[in-house]
Amino acid sequence: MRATQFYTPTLRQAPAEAEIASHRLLLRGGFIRPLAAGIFSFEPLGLRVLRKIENIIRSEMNAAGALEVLLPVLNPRELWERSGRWATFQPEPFKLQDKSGREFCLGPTHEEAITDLVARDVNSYRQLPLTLYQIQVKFRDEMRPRGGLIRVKEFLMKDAYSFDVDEAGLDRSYEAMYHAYVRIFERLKLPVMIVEAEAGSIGGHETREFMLLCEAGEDTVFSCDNCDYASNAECATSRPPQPRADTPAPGAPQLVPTPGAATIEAVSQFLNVAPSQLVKTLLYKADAQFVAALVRGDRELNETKLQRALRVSELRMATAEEVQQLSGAAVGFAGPVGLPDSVKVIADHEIHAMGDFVVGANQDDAHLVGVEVGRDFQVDTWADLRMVADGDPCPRCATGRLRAHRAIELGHVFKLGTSYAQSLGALYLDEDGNRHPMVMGCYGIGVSRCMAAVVEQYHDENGIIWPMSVAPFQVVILLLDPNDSALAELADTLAGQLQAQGLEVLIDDRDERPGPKFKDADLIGYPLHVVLGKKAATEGLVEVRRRCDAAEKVVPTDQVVSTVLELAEDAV
RNA sequence: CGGGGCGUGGCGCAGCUUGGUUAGCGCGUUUGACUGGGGGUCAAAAGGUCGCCGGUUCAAAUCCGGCCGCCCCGACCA
Repeated sequence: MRATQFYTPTLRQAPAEAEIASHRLLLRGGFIRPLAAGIFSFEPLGLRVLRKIENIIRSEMNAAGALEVLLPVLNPRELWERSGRWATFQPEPFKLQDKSGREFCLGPTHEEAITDLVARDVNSYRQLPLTLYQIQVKFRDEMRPRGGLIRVKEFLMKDAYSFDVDEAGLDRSYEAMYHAYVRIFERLKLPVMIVEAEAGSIGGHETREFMLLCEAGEDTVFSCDNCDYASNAECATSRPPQPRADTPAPGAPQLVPTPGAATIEAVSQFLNVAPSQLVKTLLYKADAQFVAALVRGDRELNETKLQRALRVSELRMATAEEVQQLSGAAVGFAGPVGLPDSVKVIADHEIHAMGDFVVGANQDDAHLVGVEVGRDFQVDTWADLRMVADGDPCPRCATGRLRAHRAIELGHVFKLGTSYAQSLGALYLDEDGNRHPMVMGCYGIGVSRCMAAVVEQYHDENGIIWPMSVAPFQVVILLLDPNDSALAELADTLAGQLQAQGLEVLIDDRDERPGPKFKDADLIGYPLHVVLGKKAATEGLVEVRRRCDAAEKVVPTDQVVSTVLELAEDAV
């Protein structure tokens, strides 16, 4: 391919809107262009990369025995009503009507469509297991798109769904997908961390996320510095401290005035005690009941954990009026001592290790000091309720500490169970003629997001450094003087020889001076650069350079191909 | 949706505080010439309803109000 017949609209300066590296460099390099907030076009270069990523994913899916399908973007409302997600899916899907008023949504995910497809044609255990996948655009009305391709309203996703007769079958399908994912990210050269994750609302279990540690990411993960424990912050746990061995001395808490001090920080300052000596009391409405959730003052409550611990389906914070009613005080002064019996008290394990602490007094502008669990109030349930913090002890090994990292979520594997199969009628008959719902798993990879992730992982101040496996072209031939017809001919010859070796080659034959050609080659990030300049014309010497580490060799023309192959060996 | 920032030729910006000629600069683009190893030089040229609507004023890029768009920070997810 010749640059004069291709299209590489690079930008000398990055558009002001781009902040993170991948966004900036993908724009500058002419890979993507914005159409609106969170909506991007892919230029020829960008599409080539996207297709490379797709094909890696496709080949590993196929190798794992999955079959490719293509489901409609347009999903009828009735289908989503059957799964119960028409009204509840978050963020709310894009919804539209045809001219006769039938309602549709633009598929934000395809459990409904795939389950319906399978339900129509699969009836027997003999047809299972079955894993289907597609690589297709998804639409999500994100509250806020951000970071170029990191979070967008329209994106390319690989989504796979497995159907099995039982849990054991699901385990096998899940394993196959899991290992395919490991290979996919190896081939994409993305060193992912596989972390435990929250299963989500639809009765799933056993879920792992494939995360790239990266400051531009939106997630926080915790990993142990000693063992292999790793978890998304949303469900990370830490080893609870030993409960206190001694029993508190007899006595009673003291009421102290704390006018206007309605936050942990304010109380801590006012009483001159550390936030870790306070206990935060948070009132929630859990289904029909009110609960008081207790965490140490310097900790953050994890609502998902609270919901799980309580085994309720609906959980929300109590309103200011409800707080007033239950505690007899304004928000900020609730405490576990003297709450109505109807309010269940659930406390984080850490409270067990505390003594002589401070809580709200359940009256305006006052707190209790010198409070003791067991003596002054009772806890109904002990549970892990708090967000893990950097430096917490590992829940799995004896000595490790948990470390927080920012990360981009690239893939998610997930055992779904039978909920969709049941609601959408994906049933099969077993050997004995009994009808059962299929047991499902689902497996997603953000394809366009992976493209951004690769750039985040592989770039320098000059531009992108594409791994060989996803580069738009693996080799660029820089024809420094396009008017030198002998060199132009040499470029064609070399390109042909390199292509015969299975490499994709772009000849930069634009009528530009050398400067812009070098700059663009670095910016666009071709892994290997072949430079045809004065030395080639006069001495027959060609420079071959590797983008990732600037390794460089000057060789006679007949050794160019072997040198390129040699340098390619150790390219990213 | 809450908070913050921005909106001026394709890109990056200045001008706005203190209203007043023909709205500037760098880059890019076009044409010609030279040049040809890290964004080159010279010459000529094209390209702008200053985001939109309204208001104040003799006069608005500039002041006021509303709206729209884009980016960043928070609640969701691949």
